[in-house]
Amino acid sequence: MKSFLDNFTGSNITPEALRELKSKIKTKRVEKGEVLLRKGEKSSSGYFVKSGLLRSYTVDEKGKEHIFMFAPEGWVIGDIGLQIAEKESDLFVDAIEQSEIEVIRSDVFLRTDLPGEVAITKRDRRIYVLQKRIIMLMSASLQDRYLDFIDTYPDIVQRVPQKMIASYLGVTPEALSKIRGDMAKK
Amino acid sequence: MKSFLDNFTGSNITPEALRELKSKIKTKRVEKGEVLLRKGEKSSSGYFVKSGLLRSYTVDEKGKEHIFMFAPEGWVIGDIGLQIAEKESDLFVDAIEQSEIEVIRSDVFLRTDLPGEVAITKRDRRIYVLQKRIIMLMSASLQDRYLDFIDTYPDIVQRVPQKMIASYLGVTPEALSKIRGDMAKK
DNA sequence: CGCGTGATTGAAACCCTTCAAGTTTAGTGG
DNA sequence: CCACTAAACTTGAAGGGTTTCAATCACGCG
Repeated sequence: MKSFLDNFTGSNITPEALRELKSKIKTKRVEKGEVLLRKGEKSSSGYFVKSGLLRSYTVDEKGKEHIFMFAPEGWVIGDIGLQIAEKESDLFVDAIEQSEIEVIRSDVFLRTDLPGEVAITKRDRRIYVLQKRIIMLMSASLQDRYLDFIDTYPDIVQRVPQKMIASYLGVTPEALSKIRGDMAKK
Repeated sequence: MKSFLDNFTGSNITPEALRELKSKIKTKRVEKGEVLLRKGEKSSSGYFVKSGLLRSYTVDEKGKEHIFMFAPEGWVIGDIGLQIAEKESDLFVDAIEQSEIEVIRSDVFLRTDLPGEVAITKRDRRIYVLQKRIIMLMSASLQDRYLDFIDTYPDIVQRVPQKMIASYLGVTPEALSKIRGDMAKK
């Protein structure tokens, strides 16, 4: 059965480094419905799926679930935000089927001993941004998405026409204009 | 003024490697409205923004633009699909403001000489998946998103309840059921 | 000053949600 | 292996948010 460490076979990793990584990975069996990670938690681990099927998802303020991703055999799942920013998790992770997984500590994902570390960190940041964007698109109202955009990219708001912000938020310029009108009244 | 290569200062990159990277990067000045990359093209370069503002976006079948991201000073923009899969670009890239950029060949992003190459490639693939998901969420109909899901993850379709697929697609179980009903009739 | 682009506003249409009821499927215990 | 129950799926009606289309307004630039 596959392991997360199979990713490194064929690469020029040293046997010692591989052994050290191995010591940081623990195999675990999880039952259907078992929750591995909860929103708000800080345990910064990822999960490699050896067999079975996991999912990650958010729960919005109305209690509705929005699935961010499925992870069948061979996939890695978790909340990237935990690894790059030590934030609290935005996501839940649980098992859709009985599964066998490897619990992978964040220092295995992010090895600061590698020359490619900068490139890796940059990509993790981008993944985090994209993850947040998808969650927002699926679970937040237009107004909340707009407020978040203003908060996240205040400089860009000043520099692009409003219709481009609408295009980024996934709505028509008219819809954004109306929301802004509503907001101004209060 | 900043350069893409600033990312490497402080890392343990060799001076020779740095010099080689430098030779592969070209600085360019682009005017407002100038298009750097078109949907369907294959030139696999990325763009580092030294000054100004770029954007990437799709155009759907109705001619409507959907902005995938903005890239102000210090950001990198492009279509990740070009680098990981040699696909045709899904995105356009153009300049919102007059900008100064660095054109970065894909072999600078993806340096196969690094021990971290595997980790980098895995992340690039994930970025590509997330990019595609965002584009789908913003520009495709529910029916098209569903068909794409079936096509991309045929194994998962068999293993999860339909309401979870709905949750992944960003709609209610009822909406997906109705679309399926419509599709079955034809 | 006039023109073009962007922003706003309104009305009608559309897609999806919400809520509710009914049907099918799957799992469990007798 | 059947009976029962819970969960999943379907279907319908009403409501809401967004789109579409059209008209008007505001503003910067030639």
